[in-house]
Amino acid sequence: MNKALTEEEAAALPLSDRVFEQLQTAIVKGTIPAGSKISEPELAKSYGISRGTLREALSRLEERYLVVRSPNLGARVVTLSYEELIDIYQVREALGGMACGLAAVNMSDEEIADLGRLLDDHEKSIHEDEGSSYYQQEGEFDFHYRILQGSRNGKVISILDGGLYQLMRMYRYQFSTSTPRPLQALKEHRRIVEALAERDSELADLLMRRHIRAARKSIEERRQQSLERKG
Amino acid sequence: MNKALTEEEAAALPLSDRVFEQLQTAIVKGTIPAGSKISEPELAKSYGISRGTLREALSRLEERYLVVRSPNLGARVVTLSYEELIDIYQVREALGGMACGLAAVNMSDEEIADLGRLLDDHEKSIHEDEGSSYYQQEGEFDFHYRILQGSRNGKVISILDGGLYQLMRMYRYQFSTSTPRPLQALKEHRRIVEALAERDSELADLLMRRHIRAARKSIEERRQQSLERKG
DNA sequence: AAATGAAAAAGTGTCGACACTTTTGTGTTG
DNA sequence: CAACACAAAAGTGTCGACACTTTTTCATTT
Repeated sequence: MNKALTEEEAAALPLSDRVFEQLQTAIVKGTIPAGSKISEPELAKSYGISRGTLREALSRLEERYLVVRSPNLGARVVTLSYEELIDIYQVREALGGMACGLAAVNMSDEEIADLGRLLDDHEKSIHEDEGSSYYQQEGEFDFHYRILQGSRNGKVISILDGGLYQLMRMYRYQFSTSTPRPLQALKEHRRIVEALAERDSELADLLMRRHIRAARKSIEERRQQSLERKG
Repeated sequence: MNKALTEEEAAALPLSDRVFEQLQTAIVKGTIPAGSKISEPELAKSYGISRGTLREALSRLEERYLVVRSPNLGARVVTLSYEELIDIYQVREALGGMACGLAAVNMSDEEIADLGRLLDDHEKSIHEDEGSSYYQQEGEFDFHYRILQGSRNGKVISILDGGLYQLMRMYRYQFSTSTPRPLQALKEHRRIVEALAERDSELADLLMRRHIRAARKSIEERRQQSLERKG
């Protein structure tokens, strides 16, 4: 979740930056569907800007892995295949573990206590939903986002928060996936926070990696089941 | 090292793509020095293109972490601080280990044997240099590049090859760093290749992470020494 | 000499037009 | 009816001009 800008800050941004954010959101939420061809004249008209400005935004989206451009053929919103999603989970596992290990060293006591309180809130909302799902989108990212910031490593923050999280959100919107094992996931989160509080960097790393791998396995199993249902 | 294009392929690319590559190279090699202000009119003139085209390239370079842009103030080439370099090495350690673990599964026998031959070549070149340095720039990346490709994970390839490697090369050009422990590094490489050949994913992951961490420690030590020399 | 304010110059962001490429539609032929 | 060729339409890449913002220069005041 990128840092939310105030309305003032947003208004001071160049048009191309604003359109970049709007496009990113529209792509992630599927308003501009995955795989669709982007028509510059049409899109520029609907945003009320010139094509040159739009192209700047598209250039940046290309580097964020959200669009693919081919010379003379224009831009297309990426389709995130299952294989690519697995690739991303593998990256996320490696970086998430590392970030968590660093957070065990770098997060303040107050930040870690706050994280525990966040999990209390999450537990409440699970019970209100009668245990059928864990988080709202932002909720889940909130836990991971907090730890990511706690790593104090600007580069891993840029990579995850600047690109990969958007791709994963896009997949979520596309396939309406939510966490299927809420109480187990919450328990794993709590153990991660314990490791952070104990400043056990290696254990925090391991637990986070295991947690993300479990999410990946769950996706793999669900895909296997749906293949069998079709075969 | 990005895949080299043939001259035909390069000529078929849009101007903005070509300028993007040229700019990236100029920034990495320090032709456009780190920290310097980019003058769009001047640069566009020297490349013989319009400012609009240049801005598209700059938009992409912004997302590659090579320039920083501020509204109404223009773009500036990043300065890579020591702290940021350490951040990058931490990311590289996590991703490099993971890529190597995947390569142990996914690389063909032929690819792995080829990698061993590559190390033979590297050993020869060390002896020709009388043990004073390990590789040419591309040489070092060649080993890591090979393993990265062998991971078959498109996302980690994009992240490392598309961005972080350029930043690290930039730092190398800036500070003329080369590997200070060539024979030890070569030995570590050989052990990594052994783990690949044995298809031992976990060991390959561990050895690669250790190898990259050793490089980071070496940098940290050298910085410590130079601080003491100054203090 | 230093500080201040205004004007000029330079730079940034955006626009719409033009040249080139690709796609679509139409007419002709087999 | 299908295949092919050509023209028209639409889209892509790039350009230079204009509006706005920042920096530099110059003149005036303290």
